[in-house]
Amino acid sequence: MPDEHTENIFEKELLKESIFVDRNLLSPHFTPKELPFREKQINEISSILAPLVHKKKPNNLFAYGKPGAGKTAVTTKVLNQLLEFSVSKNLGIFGSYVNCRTHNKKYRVMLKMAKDFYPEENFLGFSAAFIYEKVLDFARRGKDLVIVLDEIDKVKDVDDLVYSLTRANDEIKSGSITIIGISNNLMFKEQLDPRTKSSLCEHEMVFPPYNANELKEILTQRAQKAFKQGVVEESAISLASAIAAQESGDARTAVMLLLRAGEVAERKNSSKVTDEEVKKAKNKVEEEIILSMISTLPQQEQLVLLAIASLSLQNKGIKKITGHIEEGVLFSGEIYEEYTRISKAYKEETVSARWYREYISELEMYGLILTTASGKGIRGQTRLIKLGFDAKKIKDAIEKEIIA
DNA sequence: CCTCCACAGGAAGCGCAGGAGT
DNA sequence: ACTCCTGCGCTTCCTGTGGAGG
Repeated sequence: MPDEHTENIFEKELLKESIFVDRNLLSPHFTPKELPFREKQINEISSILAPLVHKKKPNNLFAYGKPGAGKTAVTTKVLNQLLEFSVSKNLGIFGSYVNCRTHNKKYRVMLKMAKDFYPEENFLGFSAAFIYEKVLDFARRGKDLVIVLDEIDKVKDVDDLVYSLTRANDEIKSGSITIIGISNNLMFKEQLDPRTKSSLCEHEMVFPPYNANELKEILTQRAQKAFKQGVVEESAISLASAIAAQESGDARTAVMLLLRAGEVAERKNSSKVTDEEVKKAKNKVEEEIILSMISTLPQQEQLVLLAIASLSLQNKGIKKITGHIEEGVLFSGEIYEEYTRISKAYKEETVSARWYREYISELEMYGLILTTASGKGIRGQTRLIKLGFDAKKIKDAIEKEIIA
């Protein structure tokens, strides 16, 4: 027997050859230098911001498009180039990138801006008005500020925020503040106050989703750098881009698919990423999405979903409808009963049947369940409800979520 | 045919948290 | 600090609907 106890069990891990060169290139947070098929958008944003070079105030910009269409990547790239240029020519242009998912109130946005413009100072606990003045002061010294508000639809008091920022331009003489708003939500613009809308949307831009060919090109470029040579089969890339294009044209999930496929291959010590790994990865990614959807659901809706899942697992879904047998179909009423039973078991409150129906509609909108109106074979009028995904996975996920 | 069933989904209103106004 | 107001989540009540069953 070799002297096993002198060899650390992690030694093997080091020796194991990875199929990755740099997996960080596939991380969702990584922004590539090259942004293929977005030249038009890059040019458009830079020409909007161009007046700054001549000390003129540019139009505000509102950019929208589905997730993973390159909105953030393009804007930050242009902004960074602008800031670099400003430093080299001493133009006094400053930028602040604010992700409104985390900075979801006017105060927080202002705080983030203040921190960016005064990196040395700490503003924690100062009043909103003070911070606002501080930011304005910065601009008063003849500085031109560009504020990128990513996921701007997440800000609770957008109207107020945009109004304050645009009005600042009237108060200050030499400097300026330009807003770039980014949103996934196509309807967002319509819920704005008309004045906010007109000032924010001085210029509008749409980011179209990528098609399968474009995604293929993007994935090929990334795979070349992230994986070792010859690891990823071309057909695997084609498949991944086809899947992503069909679902949303989202570059981020396409890249995620590739990363997961690589991880699948690595785990089973395969040196190749083929169609098979991509298919497995697709399942994994789907699971992750389900899981994250479930975790954001209100607790009562989780309980309703749990009721549906556990009834499905008990094979209560097998129904005889006008002779033939239907599988996995549940009646609205029996689910409500099961839901109240489960809720009591967990010592939770239960909502009324009416509100439960609202939950059902919501779960359907999320695609977690499928419903059809009852027809012949069933007395009365009810909804036939089916689970959209694997019952056991959903049940496990929710039970974990509720205990936590 | 009428009645009952088993729901769907609209309307009104209630209690509460949190923001605006003073 | 205080009221006032408003939006939200929800309940209660109600009317509507389409097939089953007598």
